[in-house]
Amino acid sequence: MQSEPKWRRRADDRPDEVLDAALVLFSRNGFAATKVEDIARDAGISKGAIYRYFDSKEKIFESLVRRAITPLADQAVILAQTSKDDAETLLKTVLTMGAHRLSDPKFLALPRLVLQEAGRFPELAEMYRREVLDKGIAAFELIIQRGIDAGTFRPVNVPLAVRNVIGPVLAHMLLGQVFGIDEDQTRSPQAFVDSHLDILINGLTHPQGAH
Amino acid sequence: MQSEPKWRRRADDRPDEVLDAALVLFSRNGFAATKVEDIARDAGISKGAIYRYFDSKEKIFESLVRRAITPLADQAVILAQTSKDDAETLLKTVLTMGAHRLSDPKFLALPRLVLQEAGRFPELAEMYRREVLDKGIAAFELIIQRGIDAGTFRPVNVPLAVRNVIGPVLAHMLLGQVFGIDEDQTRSPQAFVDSHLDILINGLTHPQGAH
Amino acid sequence: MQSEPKWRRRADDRPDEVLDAALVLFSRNGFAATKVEDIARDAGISKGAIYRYFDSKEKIFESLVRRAITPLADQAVILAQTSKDDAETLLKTVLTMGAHRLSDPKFLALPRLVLQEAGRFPELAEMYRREVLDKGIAAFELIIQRGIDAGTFRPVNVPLAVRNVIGPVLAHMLLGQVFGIDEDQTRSPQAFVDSHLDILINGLTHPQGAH
Amino acid sequence: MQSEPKWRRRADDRPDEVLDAALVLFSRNGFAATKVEDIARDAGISKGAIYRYFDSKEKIFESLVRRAITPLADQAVILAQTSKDDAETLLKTVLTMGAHRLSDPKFLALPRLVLQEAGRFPELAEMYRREVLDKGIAAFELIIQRGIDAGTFRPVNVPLAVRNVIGPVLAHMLLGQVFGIDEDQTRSPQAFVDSHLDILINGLTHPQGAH
DNA sequence: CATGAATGAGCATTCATTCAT
DNA sequence: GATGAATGAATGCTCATTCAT
Repeated sequence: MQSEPKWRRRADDRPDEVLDAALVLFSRNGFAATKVEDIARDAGISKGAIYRYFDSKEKIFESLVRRAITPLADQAVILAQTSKDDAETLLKTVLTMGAHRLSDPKFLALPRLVLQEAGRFPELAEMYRREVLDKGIAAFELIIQRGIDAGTFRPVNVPLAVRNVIGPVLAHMLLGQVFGIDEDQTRSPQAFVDSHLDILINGLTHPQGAH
Repeated sequence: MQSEPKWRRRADDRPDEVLDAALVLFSRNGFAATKVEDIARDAGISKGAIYRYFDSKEKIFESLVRRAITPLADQAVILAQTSKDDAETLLKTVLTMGAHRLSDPKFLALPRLVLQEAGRFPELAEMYRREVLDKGIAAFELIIQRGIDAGTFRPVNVPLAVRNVIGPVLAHMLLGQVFGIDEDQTRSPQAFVDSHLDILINGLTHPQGAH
Repeated sequence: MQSEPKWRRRADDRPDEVLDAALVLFSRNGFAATKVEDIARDAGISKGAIYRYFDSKEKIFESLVRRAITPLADQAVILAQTSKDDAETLLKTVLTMGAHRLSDPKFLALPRLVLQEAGRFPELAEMYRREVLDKGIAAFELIIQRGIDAGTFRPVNVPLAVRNVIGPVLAHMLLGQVFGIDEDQTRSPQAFVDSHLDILINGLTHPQGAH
Repeated sequence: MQSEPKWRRRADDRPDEVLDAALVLFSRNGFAATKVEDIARDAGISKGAIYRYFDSKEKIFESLVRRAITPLADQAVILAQTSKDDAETLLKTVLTMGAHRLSDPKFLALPRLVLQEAGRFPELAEMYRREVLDKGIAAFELIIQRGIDAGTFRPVNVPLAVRNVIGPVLAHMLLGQVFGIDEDQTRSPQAFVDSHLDILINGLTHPQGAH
């Protein structure tokens, strides 16, 4: 009659499992309303074990943000690689990729969390802005500028135009994932991306010359 | 002979000062991290007095959301009233108004708060969606549809096009007020609204016929 | 059927009651092994109420030491007043007073506690040394020096002689109150003081000239 | 066929390194504030290994006291051996030896520790008193009694006179090692012992016959 | 009615002890 | 045997809520 061992040593993947559990709970309930014990339970370990890997609940949050930032350096690389394409194609590529990613709740969770807790963790919000938003915005500005330089795009105010590029994606995800509006659309974002790009590129109105 | 009071003052229509203080603190620190005592202090009354008007901290939050909903029903009315204008003008009017309002942090605070605490108060988020978002979205859909019917707008997918209308405003406010990006722009939103409308109406590219 | 009130407002004397309870528990069990909840129970209030009066357990300890220090400024005054007497009489007066005081476990408790926790609270030990020990030692040095100057005492090393004055008292109290040796003697210290003074003044041996 | 081990290694005579480390930490920080993990680190073994030698943290403390008691039985023996000397010489020998020992912080540590934790471990304090203090006191009483019998010492109250013998040593060590008063004196105790013996033997005052 | 002292359930964190490796 | 990851009871402290004043 073999009794189950009470626990198993798994030092290496523990921290990531803790962060995964924490991300879900933090973004569902907020930082303050999430109990360390719940994170532990969801991560499959005991309350005390959490503190082998993280000094405090705040450090868990911090690690969460740091973990999310690191791989995003890739974004810039991808952009650089695809830079041979014209601006319109680039925009399509990047937005499609972005929308698909964000349609995965796991990917959207962290930005939402940072947004939620920005007031309580200003340094982390600042770090996120610096490492993620600024870089992302710069990339979009580059694309738009390139389109203008190539004569494809009109000479719009580039920083403000960025809002027209990312804003609709943001709105789509927020409406879908937070408020459950047109939730089915959110899960397969192709139709949205197509619509967004069409309006963004061509505008709502008929071209003047088409009359 | 003491007669029973016929009605009790409803919490909702009592001390707006409490709700004002709560809104500031909740949206800065989150619901859980805000102490009733702090709300009381900021509202200029004692901790105990809070409980004369609100049964619990949660009820304060609830009242906050309810208070915000009522006046917003007006939006739809205003829109209906101004419906003599053509779609493009309407859009301009509404977006200008909306952007100016949202550039006041006090107006943005509640939507942000609802967003923050949506996970913890699903019924309130649901109510907010129903009473505010759905109505707002419906209004925008109406405008866009009217533009299409009038032949001014191309026959876009109306619900998805709404994202292109409100998304940039959302992005502009979020970047400015949460992350401090181009904060000065956020405070005088006219340039942004002009840029947004231009791109939204005309698209990023030169009209085909302009060649 | 009058039900007992759950609690009673007594803001003013609470802090002292907490300190009294804490002193007993700290000196019996040590600082670390004493639970705030136990202090609260012994003080007749709830755990949470402690924190209305003291910011932390450490602050309770600190207040305890401070409270003990303040009234000891009297010592110096008393000494100054009685300074008309000759050294031997002064010594008798002071030692009798001191021994009687220290024979009350309540008075001995704090010095014992400071001694116990000196390692963990070096600043407090330092403060106690500065405010209590240094002053006490200085007073005894003054008395001895006066005796020497008057020709009554032999020209001994004054700082070292202080050990002979206070050491026996210390030993007597420690043996009695901590280890329970000759406990009955400890409670009525007159016999000890007489013996101590006799040996201190006259020495163990017969005077040389008495042969 | 596994034979039962005839005996288990008794915790007491096992790893002195653990006890050495524990003594340092216990007497610096107190029993409760000392972590088993720290003892292990200072002893150069792992946390788990501690429990091979000691059943619990309390047992470590107990072993510490027991270890200190055994060799001290010698004291009495040494005294018996040197008993040919007269009382004054004996006193000088013993006090010099004692003061030199106690001036080593390692020797003073255990008595201080027992003093500190007497409240929490009454049986151990009692044991220490019985095995160490009572024997030491008895030895001093014997010496004093011998001096009286020989006519060298005056017929003082012997048990109380013991306080005059050991108290100054106690005070000297406490002031020096706990409160850092005249710390340099503490490290080379000869001057103190000379002073102490002089005052103890001859008293503070001039002999009557010297007039 | 208003106040704020008092309550006590609740939560983050620690650490003696156990036990898989 | 030795190690140190894992456990979970214990404890300091907080704060929503109550209620004597």
